[in-house]
Amino acid sequence: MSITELIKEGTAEAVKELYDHEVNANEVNMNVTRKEFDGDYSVVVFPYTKAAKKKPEQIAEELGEYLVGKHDHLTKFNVIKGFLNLEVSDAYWVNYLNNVAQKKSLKKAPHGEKIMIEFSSPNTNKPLHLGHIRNILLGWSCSKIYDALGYDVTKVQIINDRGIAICKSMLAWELFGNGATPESSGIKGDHFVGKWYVEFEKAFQAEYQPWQKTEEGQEVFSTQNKKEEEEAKFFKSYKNNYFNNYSKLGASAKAMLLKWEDNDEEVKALWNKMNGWVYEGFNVTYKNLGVEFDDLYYESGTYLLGKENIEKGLNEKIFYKKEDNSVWIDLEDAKLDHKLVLRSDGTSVYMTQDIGTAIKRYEDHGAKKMVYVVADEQNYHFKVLFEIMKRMGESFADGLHHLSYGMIDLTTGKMKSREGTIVDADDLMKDVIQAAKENAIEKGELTELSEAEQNDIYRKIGLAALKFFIIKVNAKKRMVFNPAESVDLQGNTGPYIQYAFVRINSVLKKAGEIDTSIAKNYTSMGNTERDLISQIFRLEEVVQLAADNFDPSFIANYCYDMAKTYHKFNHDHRIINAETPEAKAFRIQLCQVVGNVLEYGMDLLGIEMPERM
RNA sequence: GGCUUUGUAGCUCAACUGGAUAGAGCACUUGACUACGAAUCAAGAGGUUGCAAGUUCGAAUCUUGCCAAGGUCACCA
Repeated sequence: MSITELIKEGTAEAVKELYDHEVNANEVNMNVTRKEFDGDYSVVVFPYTKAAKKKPEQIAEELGEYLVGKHDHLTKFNVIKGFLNLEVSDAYWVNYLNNVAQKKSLKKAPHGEKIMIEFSSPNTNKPLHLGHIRNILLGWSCSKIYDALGYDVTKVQIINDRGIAICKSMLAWELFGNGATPESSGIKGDHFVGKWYVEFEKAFQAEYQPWQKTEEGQEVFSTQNKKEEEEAKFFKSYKNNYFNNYSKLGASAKAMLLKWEDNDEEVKALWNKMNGWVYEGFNVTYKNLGVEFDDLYYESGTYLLGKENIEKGLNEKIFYKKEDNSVWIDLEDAKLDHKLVLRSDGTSVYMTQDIGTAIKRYEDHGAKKMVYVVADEQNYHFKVLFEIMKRMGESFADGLHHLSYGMIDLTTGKMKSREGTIVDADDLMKDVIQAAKENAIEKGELTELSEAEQNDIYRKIGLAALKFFIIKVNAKKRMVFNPAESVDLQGNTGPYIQYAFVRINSVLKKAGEIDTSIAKNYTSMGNTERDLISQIFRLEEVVQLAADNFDPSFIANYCYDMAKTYHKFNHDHRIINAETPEAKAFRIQLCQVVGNVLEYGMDLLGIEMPERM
């Protein structure tokens, strides 16, 4: 039994014994004692005042007597108001540390339960940006966390490879590209295709702006401007209408989409070629970010399955058809709305594809748990999707989860492609690594290493700064991205934690081979040393918490706290020249375990540790 | 407007899911390298937790009402 279980069960038992009152052990209100008080764990005794009919202080005294009297590992207690502060014996902690040190792995044994995690999920018409990075870090980290808990994890992305957007890129390339390729122009594939998407928008505006001044445009403005908006504002909101009903470019793009859906050979070939460029580009970005996937799904490959299943559901009266042939589902009794699932022309919408994809993925992998990492702007969409899957009677419907995260703002406001404020993923990574490099050169610690080794360290530091900056924030909250702070290497940052690890390495190396078996005999543990062990003890709980909440920020904050305590420990205590051989052995062992825990925790966040920096 | 999320130090974030005097980092002021790596440590200053009621031994956390910001209410994805 662990020490926390012992305290909880002991307290429950004591309350029963002393006051004849039943409490469930896991309902015992206990937490880590705050720094300013003596003790390791505190039991809150207020809840027992009714049963005991005594004052909180007296109850705490009585419970303290009982627990310390009965359990060897609880040595002392003190009472402040309604709080019973218990002190755990050095022997328990020393022994606990020793047990952890013997473990080969901090991971849990595999138990085979399957979970699938979808993240990244890009469109093929633009490169990845800062928003994707948050998405990818969350998805990747959750995958690592569930893997560490013994799950059989499958990482997937669904790629939005079809639709009008990619047709715009294709059309622009066809019209203005003169056969250029990423190779010929020296541009990374995804950026290359994104460039033609932007070119399309330019050409479209060049067509749209003059049209607004034509007779036709002015007539539209005067007859359809019901809200009496100003001209510029009206035409802004009229853009889609113009695209669909007047624009030559719009008509061409739509014609291309129709050809695509009709399996036109030429269009499909072009589509394959351009998407291929994009995937090459994405793969470079993923590799640089240090992530990979087990399986890929393409909307072009699942939307038909969605349609089929909707037809089936139509027969079962889960869906209904309107007079215009569009298909809907009525979710009003689930406090949702009526939702369209097939257009009147029979073509599919976003929801159609997601229905098909969910079914296909279950067929392929059989995971009853399925996590979608998607920004919170789609909360409603996923509520609806999950409700639909339930009504379709899918066996995996209850295991669906939307990991909804807040979008990233810049210090200057929102990211908007229209205003050119999108932070590109590749540029960003390059920048943080460069900043780390400049800093490291200034420090001059790495001069005798080869250039390749140096670059590898710069990469690890830069990416740690960036990744930690993003992942330390509670996933569901919106966050502000400050580029200057994201390359910070001091304070609450990734490199601060890396530095603790590097210091540990350095000490261990200098210490050489040490017999740590006498660590158990160490009897004069200081507060910082106790803090470190008690933090190591919390690891399991924190990982579980992060998994339950689908939120790696718990682990990020945990790693930071631990690194902080380590730095203090490293500053306050001599390790190699410790006062006694026992102290030395103990501290070396402590360093080993802290190092392992930090490396393990950071790995769960997708952050690598350098040996030195 | 309906539904929904978020308001904590100048800024970026915590607060172990209802517990003690609300904590870190950045920025600012000051001290510590001839020490196992100063990307560190120590100290100072900084708060009516948006506002107001309520629930209770106890509220940043739960309830309600305001205020402010975001998201969403497409035959877009």
